[in-house]
Amino acid sequence: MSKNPDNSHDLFSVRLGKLEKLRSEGVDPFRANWNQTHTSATAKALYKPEKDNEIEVSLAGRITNMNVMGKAMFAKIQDRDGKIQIYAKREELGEEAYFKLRKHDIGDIIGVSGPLFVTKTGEVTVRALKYAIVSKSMRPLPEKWHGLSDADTIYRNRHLDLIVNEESRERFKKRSAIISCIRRFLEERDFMEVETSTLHHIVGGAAARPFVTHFNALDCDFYLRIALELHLKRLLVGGFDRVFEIGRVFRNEGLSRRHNPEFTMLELYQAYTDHRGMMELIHSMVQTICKDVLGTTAITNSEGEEIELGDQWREVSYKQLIIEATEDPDWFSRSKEEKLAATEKLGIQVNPELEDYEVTNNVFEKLVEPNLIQPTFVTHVLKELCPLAKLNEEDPGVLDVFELCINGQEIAPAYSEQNDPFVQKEMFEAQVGEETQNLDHEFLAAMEQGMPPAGGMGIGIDRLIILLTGAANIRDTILFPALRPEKKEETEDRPKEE
RNA sequence: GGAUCGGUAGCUCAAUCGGUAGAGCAGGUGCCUUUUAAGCACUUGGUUCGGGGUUCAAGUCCCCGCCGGUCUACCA
Repeated sequence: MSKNPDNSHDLFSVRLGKLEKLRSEGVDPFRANWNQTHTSATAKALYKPEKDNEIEVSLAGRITNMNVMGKAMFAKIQDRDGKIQIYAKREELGEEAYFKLRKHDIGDIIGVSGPLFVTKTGEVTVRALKYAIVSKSMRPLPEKWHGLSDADTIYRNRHLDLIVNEESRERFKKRSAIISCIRRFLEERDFMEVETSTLHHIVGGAAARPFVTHFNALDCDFYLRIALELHLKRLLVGGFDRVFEIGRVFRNEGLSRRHNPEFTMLELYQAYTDHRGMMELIHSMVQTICKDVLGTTAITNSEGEEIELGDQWREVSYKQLIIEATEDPDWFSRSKEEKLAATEKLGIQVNPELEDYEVTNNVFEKLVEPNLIQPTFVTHVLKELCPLAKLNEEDPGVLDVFELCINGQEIAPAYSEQNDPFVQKEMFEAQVGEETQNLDHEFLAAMEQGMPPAGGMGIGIDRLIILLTGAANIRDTILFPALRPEKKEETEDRPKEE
C-alpha cells in the first residue's frame, strides 16, 4: 500500500493490523449477523424513568463518536433511525471485552446489548453488558464536525455522505416517503400502476435527444425512452382507464443544476376527465404530501424564499403572463422581427433563427417562469408547444392544458389529451416535418381504435423533491447523479473525436 | 460546447509581496469510572490535481491537460 516501510501513518495499514489481531484472537471481524431487537429510535421511545436500568435492548450500528475515560467509556452508534449513546464500564462488561471495545475505530459496526438508563445530562443510553464487533471498517470516516462538503467527493462517495451528513440522509428518506405517498394517493383514486418498456425503437412523447443503444439479437438500434406518454395512452385504448407509471426517462442533453440526463418521471392518465380534472388532482396530491410527509404547507427554497402550497393556487393564461412580462398588450399581433427587437430591449438573448412561437416561448422561459415562485397554473398555452393535447374550442391557437410552475420551475404539465386520430396525425406530421420515419404509426393505429377522452399529467419527481426539500441542486435529490468517469492513469492517446 | 471560479494531510481549512508547507478533527503512545465536537501530554502523516515553463527560489506567476462548482448553451 505505502512505499514507506513504517506504516504507522497509513490509516488502512493500521486498521489491517487491528483486523489481523482480532482474527488471531479468534474473533470474526465480519460477522454473519447480529440480533437487533430495536433501533436507536424505538429503544429511546421505550425508556421510562420508573424502569431505569430495567428495559433490555440489543442494538447494532456504526460507531460515530468515542469518548474513552480510563475504565469507562461512552460511544455513539448510528443506525437507520439515527444515533444512540452507549456506555461501557470495565467492571460491568468484563476486562477482555472492554479493552476490545475501546480499541475500536470510528466507523466500525458493532452490536451492543444491555439495559436503558439515563445519564446525568438526561440522555437515554444503553449500558453495554454484551458487545461484539459486527463489521470492521477499513477506511476512515470524514471529519465528525464539518462532515463531508466537497461536492465531487459527495457525489462519487454517496455512502460517506449518507453516513456523515444528516441533512442528506433526511432528504433521501423524504424522497422515498414522498414517492410512497404519491403511490398511495393514486391507488386510493383507483389508479393502476404499470411498467412500460424502457427500450424504444421510435423516440416519442417529448422533444429531446435520446441515448442510443444496440440490440444485438435484433441487430438494430434502440433508444432509451425520453417519455412514458405514448405507451400509457395505448393502455387507455386498451381499457385501463386510470394508469400511472413512475420511472426513469433518459435525455441525452447537458447537465445543470436542474437537469440530470436520467431522471424520474411520474405520468398518469385518467379517462373521462380533462385538464381541469388534473388541476384538482395535482393540488390534492400536493396537499396530501404536505399533510402526510412534510407536516406543513410552508416551504423554504434554497434561496430562502417562502413558498405557500396550501392555498388556492393562482391560475393565469400564458398570453397574460407574456403580456405582463413584455409590458406589451399587442405582443401577439407583432411580427417576429418586432418581437426579436423587443427581446433585446428586455435584456434577453434569443436566437433569430427560431420560429415565431419559439421567440415568445423564450420570453416565457427566461422572464416569466423563473419568477413563478408561488404555485401557478399557466393555462391556454400556444398550440405549437405540444402536439398531443386538445385544442381549445374558443381559441384553436391555444391548448386545453396547464403547466404548473412552482419555485421558478415547471413541475407538472397536464393536458386534455388529444383523442382525434386525424388531428393527432396532422400535428405529428407538422412536428416531424420531413423526417417521417419518426412518425409513431403504432401509436396512431392505437388511437384510430378509439381512445377515451382523458386528462393526463407528467410530474418531474426530482424537481418536486427539490421543491419539497429545499434542495439547491437536482444532484442533491438523486442518489447517484451523472458524473464524468474518473480518469484511470495514462491511457494511450487516442485521436480526438469531435 | 462557451465563460468564470476552484482543486493544499483521510476530512474541514490556513499559508502575507514569489522566501523553512501549517492548524483542528481523524490516526499512534500514555493518563483519566457519567462524557456531549470530552479533556490533558507527546506524536505520525504532504507527488500542494498532473505535466511543462519563468526564477537563485513556485502551493503562489505563465502555458497545456484532468476533475469539479456556478452561470450559459442544448433542453416542449
